Amino acid sequence: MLLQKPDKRVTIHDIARATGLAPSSVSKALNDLPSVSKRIKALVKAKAEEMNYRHNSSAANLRRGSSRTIGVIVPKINVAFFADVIAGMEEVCFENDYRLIICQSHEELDKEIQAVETFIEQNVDCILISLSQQTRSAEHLKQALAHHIQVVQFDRVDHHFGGHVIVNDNKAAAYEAVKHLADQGYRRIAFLGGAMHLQIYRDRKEGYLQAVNEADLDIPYQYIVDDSRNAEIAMEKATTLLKYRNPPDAFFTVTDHAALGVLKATSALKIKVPQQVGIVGFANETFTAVTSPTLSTIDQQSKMLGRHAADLYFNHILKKKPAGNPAQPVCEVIQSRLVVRESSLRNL
Amino acid sequence: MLLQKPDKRVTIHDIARATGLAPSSVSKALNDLPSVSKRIKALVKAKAEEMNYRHNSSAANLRRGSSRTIGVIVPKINVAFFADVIAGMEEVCFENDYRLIICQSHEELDKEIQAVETFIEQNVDCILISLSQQTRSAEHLKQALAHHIQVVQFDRVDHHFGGHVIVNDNKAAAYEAVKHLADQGYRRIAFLGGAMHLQIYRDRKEGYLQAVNEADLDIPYQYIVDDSRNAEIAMEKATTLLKYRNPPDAFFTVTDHAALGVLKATSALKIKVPQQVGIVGFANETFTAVTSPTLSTIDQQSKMLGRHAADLYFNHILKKKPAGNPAQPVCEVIQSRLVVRESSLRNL
DNA sequence: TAGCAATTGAAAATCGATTTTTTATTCAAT
DNA sequence: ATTGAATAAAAAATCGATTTTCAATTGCTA
Repeated sequence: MLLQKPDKRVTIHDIARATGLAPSSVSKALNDLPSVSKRIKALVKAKAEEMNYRHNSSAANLRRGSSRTIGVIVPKINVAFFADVIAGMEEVCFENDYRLIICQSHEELDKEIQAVETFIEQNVDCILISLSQQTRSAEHLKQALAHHIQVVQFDRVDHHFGGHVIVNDNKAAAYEAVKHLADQGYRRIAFLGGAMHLQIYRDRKEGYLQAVNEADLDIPYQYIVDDSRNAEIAMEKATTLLKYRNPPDAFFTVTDHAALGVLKATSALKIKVPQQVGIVGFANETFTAVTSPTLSTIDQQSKMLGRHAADLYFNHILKKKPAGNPAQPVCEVIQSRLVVRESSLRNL
Repeated sequence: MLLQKPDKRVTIHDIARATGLAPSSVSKALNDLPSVSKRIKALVKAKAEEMNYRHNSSAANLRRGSSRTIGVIVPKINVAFFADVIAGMEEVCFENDYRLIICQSHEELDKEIQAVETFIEQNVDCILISLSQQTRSAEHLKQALAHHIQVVQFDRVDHHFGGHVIVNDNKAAAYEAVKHLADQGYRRIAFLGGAMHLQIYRDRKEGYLQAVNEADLDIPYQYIVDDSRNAEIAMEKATTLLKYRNPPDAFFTVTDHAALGVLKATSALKIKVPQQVGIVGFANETFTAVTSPTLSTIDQQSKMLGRHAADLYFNHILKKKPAGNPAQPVCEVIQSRLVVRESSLRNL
């Protein structure tokens, strides 16, 4: 008869018993620590394989006080930008033998706080976060810091919070987009913006303003419309503007969804794009390549941004840790680039 | 001077000390177990709040042997179908006070196996998985079972594996799509399929065949093309077919990306959709609503599918567990529905 | 009021890996 | 040959919550 319980998880104690070693030696062997001989290491590893041993993260985390896990919180995963950012983070985590776990805030502050709590309980080593639409301040991230969890904000960030931050060059990108429209001969360029409590939208607006200033364009105040991030609202606002006695001949929108809304508006009004009206969006969503006409937009180099965010943890924060000094806050800027497609190309 | 170390995580021992209780009582109070009085529960909870206590999952998981966590593995998160499925799973997990952690296989078998290993180490209670493109058999999931982790496959499944399974009514949906095309008067309906080692694509093909049979259509063998899931290949294959001396007048494709490829092909050849050629795709991706013309497709009720998958764990598997009998395998089918848009509407 | 059950709380064992401390061994050098 | 350092493995302590076992108190009944 078997002495073992029918099937309990195999532990290092079982391996120790099977090899006649001490559990501590088994642990060290499996972790390739120097204080155990090559012979033993080989022996232990073979036995572990044979017994179908699996490392128990909970036990190790508890003892170590670190989970070798990074948690990422994004508003939504089915947005091209965030999915790509996460892909970049995954790569870097994998290279460093860390796990990445993902939570969605679904643009709600409550869920975002919930996610932070979960990550504290799970004892992640670092939280990478892009704030939800509802979130006005990153105050709740203090809880994470209080529990010794590092925090890196990306894209939608609260600069006032004072921690590490990675963002696109939103102002410069918007400037370039609008300058491109001006270069194509569009003169009456309207702006469809986002919620003004989010820095990224304020920055994009600034870029727009700088460009229209430099090009010395006359912009009626009606052309500048905040809070029209989604397709429906944008369509409505664009329709109103296009029916105006002095209608715009181009739109720069802070999201691709808004650009799509403008496209629908023009289509409904039988206005030709790009001949009569030019459009440039922001984010390089998948669908921008398949509309008719295809939409010009800003590519945020999202995967690279994700890589840099994770890298910030491994190569800046983690390196400084042993020294004890808390790694002074970094603010990194990722360059984005204009993708010119049909919707803004009047001069062929 | 302070006696406490500057800042270590607050534990139930600290609360015990602060309240003069035993750690065990604190634990029971926090978990609302019956063997502790209301008075003590209130006292403990207040103190925990005051001391900014956070539950330590690692410690609890270790002791409990369960992590109250479900792991989901999908090929890609930035696919509308999977993102929606995950949203459904999240809801159900949240309702049951469980966590959901997400891994991507990026359509590679290696990464899929890696994800399973991670979940075993993390000791998740259940794995919900949709197989990668590369995966030919679910054999590697045996490892999870061997470690007492429940497995539910969804969408891309290996029926041969024998466990719990949730799928769409792929055959019926394809049948309906093709019947719809026939009803619209299209007679020469071509089929752009997927990899034949995946059941879902075999099923969709069967539905197509059944429909063309019943409508008594003559289909040259060239009309049936497997392995053209993505836009580029589909565009190429469609172009070839459309230049054929006896070209098809409609396409049913097993993915929306392929449908997009067909649309590009027709557009390049100046063929009018839906007047000259009808198109129906599969999956109801976001972009299908914004192409010109908009694409007809199959909606898979993905969020509901996700809810059901998670529900299968909580209401079927978990319920049976105490009894010891291992919950006989379930195969659940989620009905999908045809979404008729412009690309297949010839009769207005 | 004695006797017994039902509550309520404390004590101690436990989960499995890591890490620090000890002990035992090897080997070189004086 | 003996001290000493260097190496290798064992022993023991530890992480923090849960759970089982045990003890004490309360309350109720006869």
